[in-house]
Amino acid sequence: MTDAPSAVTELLPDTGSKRRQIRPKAERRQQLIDATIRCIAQHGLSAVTMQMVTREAGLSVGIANLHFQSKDNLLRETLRCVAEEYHGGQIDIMEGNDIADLGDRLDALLDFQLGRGVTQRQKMSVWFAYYGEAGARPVYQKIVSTTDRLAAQKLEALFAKIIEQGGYEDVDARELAMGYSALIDGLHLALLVTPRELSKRRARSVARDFLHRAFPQHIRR
Amino acid sequence: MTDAPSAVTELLPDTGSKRRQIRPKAERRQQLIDATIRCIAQHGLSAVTMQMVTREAGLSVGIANLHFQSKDNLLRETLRCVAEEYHGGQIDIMEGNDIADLGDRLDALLDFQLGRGVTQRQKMSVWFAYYGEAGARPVYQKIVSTTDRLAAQKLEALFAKIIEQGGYEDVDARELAMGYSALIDGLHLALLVTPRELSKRRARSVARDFLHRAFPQHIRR
DNA sequence: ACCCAGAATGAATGAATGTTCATTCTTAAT
DNA sequence: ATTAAGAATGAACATTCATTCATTCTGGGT
Repeated sequence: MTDAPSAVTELLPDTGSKRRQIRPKAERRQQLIDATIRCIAQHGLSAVTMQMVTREAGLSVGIANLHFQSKDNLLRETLRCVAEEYHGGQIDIMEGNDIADLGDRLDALLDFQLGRGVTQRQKMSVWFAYYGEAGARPVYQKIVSTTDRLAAQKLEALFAKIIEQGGYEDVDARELAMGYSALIDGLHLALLVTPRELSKRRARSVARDFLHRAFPQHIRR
Repeated sequence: MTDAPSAVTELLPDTGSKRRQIRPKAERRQQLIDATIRCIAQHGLSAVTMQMVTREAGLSVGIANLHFQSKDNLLRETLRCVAEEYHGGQIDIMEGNDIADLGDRLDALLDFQLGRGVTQRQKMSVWFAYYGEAGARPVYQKIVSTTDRLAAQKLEALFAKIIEQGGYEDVDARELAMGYSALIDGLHLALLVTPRELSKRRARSVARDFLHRAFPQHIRR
């Protein structure tokens, strides 16, 4: 088909391009992780096979074990990737000082947590697929809880500052942070399982309501 | 019924009792479902095998297909069982009129949702194992959302009554009910994945706080 | 133009799993 | 005591899957 050994051969995954491509290790790893995410979202974690993933990535079966040693390892790294993306995004917003006003920063956080990037079915599917197995797999628990703890601390700190600034009484930063985190997780779950009952718009409204009750001066209805 | 010469043979699952027992169909089904729940909690949904389940139940491999036709069907029925237990328990509390005071009834609901029965690791593991697959399996979505919707309606109705009784302003029953449900789900998730960070006691406290903010006259701190 | 380190391939392998069914055993009715 | 209905068993089967590795191919260095 393509006569020259030129660059553009992989725009579409499997359009009969039989030419073998050699790419740096990091790129192949990411390519496989992305394919894994799509497969989990589409077929469920328990139905994912190596053949499925490598076909989705447009590569041969052997390559997954070349870069990840085992299926277990590929799944672990995929979880780590998604977890870091989610928690990293939150932390960037919370500790980044580019937003001075605390209320605005909280708003930005909410937009991220319930915005386009995170609430894609793909991402949420992966997220909860792993939660589902976490009870039986300490490795998953560890990956999630490690990143989770840091984000929780940042959130608590942000809440504490807001409480101080607003002079709010009878509000415990830690407990409120736990509640808010749980609320966001629960909303993600509802968006995934019963999307008919809960639109993204309404999910945002529910979360804002929670924050408004706690910090009426910072978050307006 | 219990007059047989060999009475006690199944107190312990597999203590060398080789005597074959014939039991009614319903009992065997429940026995297999219970074993499935334990297996999912211990090994994760994706690692559950028929051999594992039947061994856990102290029965032979063939029997699962005799009563459930297929593994798929057994897993479906197991989900249905757990879902009905959870939602049924909630609905009993919400529509039962044995608790007159609305605040007390809400309290009872919270106790059930975060109490011993529901927050067993076993039950929560099963719950989220299925959520994890729900994105890819419409059957699971349907089972959960069917029972879920009814409970959501009852909760909304209860909230509406409380709002009316307390004369609370600026509170939307439906939105609040969604928020509360999501909060409870999120707390279950946290109890499952990061039990070190969140005790059951504190989880209850977080949920009470949410209700207290919304209905200060009905739920005291 | 040539070479070769190592990236990529995919047929082959062996282990694991869901399902079947011929056979064995239990029980209730006769 | 006898029998028949059907509950229970588990070895056998066919399939699927993760992993391996001998082989092929690529692209940068010379």
